[in-house]
Amino acid sequence: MATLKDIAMATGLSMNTVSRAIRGSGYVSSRTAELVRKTVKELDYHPNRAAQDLRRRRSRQITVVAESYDYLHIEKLAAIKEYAAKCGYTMGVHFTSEDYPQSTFSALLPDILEQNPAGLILIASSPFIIGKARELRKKLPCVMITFNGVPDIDCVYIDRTGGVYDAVHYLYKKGRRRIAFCETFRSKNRLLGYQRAVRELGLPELILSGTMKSLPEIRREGARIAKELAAWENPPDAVQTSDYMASGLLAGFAEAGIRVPEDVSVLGFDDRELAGMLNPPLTTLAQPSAKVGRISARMLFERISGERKETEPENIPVPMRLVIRDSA
Amino acid sequence: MATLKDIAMATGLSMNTVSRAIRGSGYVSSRTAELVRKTVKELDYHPNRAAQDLRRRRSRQITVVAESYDYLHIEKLAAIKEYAAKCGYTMGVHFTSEDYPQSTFSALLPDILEQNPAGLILIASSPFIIGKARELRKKLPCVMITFNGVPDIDCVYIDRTGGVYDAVHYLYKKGRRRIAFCETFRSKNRLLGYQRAVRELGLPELILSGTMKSLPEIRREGARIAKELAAWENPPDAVQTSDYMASGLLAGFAEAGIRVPEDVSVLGFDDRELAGMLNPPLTTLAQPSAKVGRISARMLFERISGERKETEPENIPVPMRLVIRDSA
DNA sequence: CTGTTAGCGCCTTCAA
DNA sequence: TTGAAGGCGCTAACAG
Repeated sequence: MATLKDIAMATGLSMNTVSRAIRGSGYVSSRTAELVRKTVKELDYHPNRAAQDLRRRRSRQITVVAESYDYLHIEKLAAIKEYAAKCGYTMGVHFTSEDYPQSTFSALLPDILEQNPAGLILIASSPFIIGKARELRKKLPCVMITFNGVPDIDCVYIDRTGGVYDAVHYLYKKGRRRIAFCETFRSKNRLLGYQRAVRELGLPELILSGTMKSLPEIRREGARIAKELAAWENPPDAVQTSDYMASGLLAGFAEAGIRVPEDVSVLGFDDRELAGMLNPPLTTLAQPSAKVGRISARMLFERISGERKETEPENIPVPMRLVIRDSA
Repeated sequence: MATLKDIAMATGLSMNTVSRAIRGSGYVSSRTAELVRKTVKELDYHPNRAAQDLRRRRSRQITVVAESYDYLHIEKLAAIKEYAAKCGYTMGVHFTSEDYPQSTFSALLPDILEQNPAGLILIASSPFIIGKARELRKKLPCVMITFNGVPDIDCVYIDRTGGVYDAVHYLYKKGRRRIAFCETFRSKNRLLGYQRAVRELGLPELILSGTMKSLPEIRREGARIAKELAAWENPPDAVQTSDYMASGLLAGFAEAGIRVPEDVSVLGFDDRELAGMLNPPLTTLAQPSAKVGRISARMLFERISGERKETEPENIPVPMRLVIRDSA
């Protein structure tokens, strides 16, 4: 690989001048600049980042840690990476297991620190990782993407409560009066939104529960619940729940001969890939993944650039979007 | 951040001795080693990778470029990252657009080169990127994850042809004799497997086509095809196609009152998240994403370590796995 | 506008 | 088993 020195030799200039020319940091005659540009191309020169980072005493890489392998994370990653690239930074990625946050995250930590990244984005909600973030942010800029706001940490989170609140209102406007909520894994925030809405609207609170984690289990449970509902004397005319659970409900309702959305509306949560492919295509609350990624990156770079060096931690909720298809 | 020098000062040893102690590269008394270990902990020392890389003249980072934002890529990424970590390497990620491989990849290239990664894994099948890989591999170890083998490049690809060939045989064993194949976006390899199998088995060749790209379009087309099939005088008793298209078929068959799998089997391709959540849950050919990731990483590190420095490029097909659920 | 000097933090000689 | 010296490729500070 060609180095600055090679360019200097080839052009007869000093390394410093070449360096300035390449970085465009002023004080170079246009003739020199042109000469350097030409030689760089000829020798296929690329600056050595390790040397730059060593000298400048900061790395131009940010690190993202994603908890679990949730498919939706890839959209966040892509958005973060895009923002980082615009700022001249690269992105390193690490994965932790959702089931063992503590051990997997701890194992990663030395690696992350060695990289000496300019900043960290942590996609996680385990108390352990939040605790670690609290320590880490003293050493380097740190932003989290979480389930809820965390007062003393910069974080971005999806306004799940508000999303479900809005969804219930949507169902109400569509004439639904017996709106049920089916709990699933990690649905606490959503439940809050549901409860607030039905109380305000004076509707009955109908809560079903099913908090299993594996996909086949969720689907089976959903089908079971649907059939149970069908047997109620006064069944709900709408159900709000996760996309996964909704796929089970749809299957169960189909089997029980109950029509969706005519007899009962089903309104999902997440807008995973499957939502639009179910039968009928699912109306659902979409996670604004790309937006969350972009916002978290923006926050991080504000910290990195020192623009918001010593200000208080900020918590940014991102609203959800209702994607209307056929099920509600 | 503490540096080697700090540890040297604190212990009264020379930087060199400290360095050797930390790297465990022999020639240190156990007393010294212990002392260094203790001080490292006290000062929370972490080696500076930029300095190490600069000195050692190689980076310990590999770069992965993923074409498009296919959700299944995240499993490959995680597998690659895990393998890399085991080798003491970190992983950087870039994304290209499937629709504009040329411009997006070209834009990335300088960034990638500046990083001076130890190796490159390219998830892509566009001729442009394959061409670029051909040049790049002269400069640094380079492995591709592709749709087909490429003679002069190290690559790993999923044996789609063999997968579909096996699937047709599975359907045959289940007593199906009129097995249709529904073409979709990029299904050429699969078609080959289908044709080979039906010819060998002496079955009629029933090919339907639908090569749209957007999910809603695919689903609609699938539903349309299903209803069209229902009207055939002598309809197929099985269909092999992508998971996405299958979701449409399932919806269409349901509407037409045709039972799956009793009247017609549906056998998917990919085992995307949605497959198990459809109604009925889809029997499908699973992409061995994690395995593909692991194998590509292994190949890359064999090249990086020089273990297989000058040997011929290798092409590794990875077999698919039939996931049997309810639709076939 | 250009060149010289002095490191960034670490590792690889080589000598003790 | 330890230490001293030199330099990886680059850039900041300072002279010209």
